[in-house]
Amino acid sequence: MDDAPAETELSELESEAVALFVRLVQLLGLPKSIGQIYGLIYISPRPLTMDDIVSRLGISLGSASQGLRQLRTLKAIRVTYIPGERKDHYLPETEFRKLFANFIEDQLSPHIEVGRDAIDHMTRLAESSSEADAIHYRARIDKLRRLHSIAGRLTPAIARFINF
Amino acid sequence: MDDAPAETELSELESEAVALFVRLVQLLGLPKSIGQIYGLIYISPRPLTMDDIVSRLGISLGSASQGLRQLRTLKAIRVTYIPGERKDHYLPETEFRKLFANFIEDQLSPHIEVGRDAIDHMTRLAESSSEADAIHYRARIDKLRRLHSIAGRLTPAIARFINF
DNA sequence: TCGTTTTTTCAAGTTTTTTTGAAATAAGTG
DNA sequence: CACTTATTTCAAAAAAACTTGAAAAAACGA
Repeated sequence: MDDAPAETELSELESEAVALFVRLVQLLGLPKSIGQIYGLIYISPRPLTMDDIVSRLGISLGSASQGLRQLRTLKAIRVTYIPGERKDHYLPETEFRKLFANFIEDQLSPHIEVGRDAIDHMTRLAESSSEADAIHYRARIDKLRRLHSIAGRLTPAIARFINF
Repeated sequence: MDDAPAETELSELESEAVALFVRLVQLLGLPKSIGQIYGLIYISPRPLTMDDIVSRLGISLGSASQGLRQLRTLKAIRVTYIPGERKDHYLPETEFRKLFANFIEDQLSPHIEVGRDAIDHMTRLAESSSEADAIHYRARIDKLRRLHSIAGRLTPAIARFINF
């Protein structure tokens, strides 16, 4: 019945919101489309469907579907069911504290884990080397261990800091 | 006089150091070669030349030159002049506190700056909109402003935290 | 200054990441 | 259940990021 493609231009406010989140997610190493989608949902006064996102941002269905999934995984958005509507409607999580906690947990913590194993392995390698350089290696590896320890304590500290 | 290409394999310890820093710089959104180069210089008992880096890591001169430049810009390495040697020799900056302070200053602070302008612009746009949604927009933009303020205070706080 | 060695630059090539679009699947409705 | 609509999947295309190598420039030493 309605077959107009609803290609409404973004308002200036929406454009700014989208651009802001695009920059933010690129800083975090996530794809641009994630920032576009979240930005639009974030600023919107009401829940948006995947269709809204596709038509307003001019991105493909595939991008939208994958982007929405990743945002759900990060718990940056959630679905709300509107009675009598078939499509899923998406709402933003607006508590950035939670968003960053999830991001740290999902994207950072695993790497810190791997780092510990690497440093332990390096320690063993340096111990079994009885060369003249062994002292040097131990000192450098110790510095790494201290850095690692700080990283491990930093992420929870940041989460606390954000808790305004 | 010596024309052997000095293609010494990396020791296991060197490989681990390189791999560790590759992961770290990828987390920070920097190219892999930056991590390789810094990792090798970091673990080395003595200063290395660009040539050492090219031959030991098996990367191109171009990559090495560009990577070394970026590392100098970040103040992650510095040149040491060795009497009677023509080539530049590179030493690592091993104080991670300084490294992160430089990184934040160079790569993060500019973005935070831009964010403030964007939020101010959004505020003006929302104020001039006299629609029913204006209240909603103001609330969302205020949350952004709080996030931005936290980001601005967080980076110096991290620098202090690392100061062990 | 001249010849040699070292470093930088940058266009082209390669690799990696992201996006697309069409087909398949799933989900909601009558 | 059959039909329609919505969503997901994934191979291929496009875009972005990184690396290469050869030529140019700079630096050094005699």
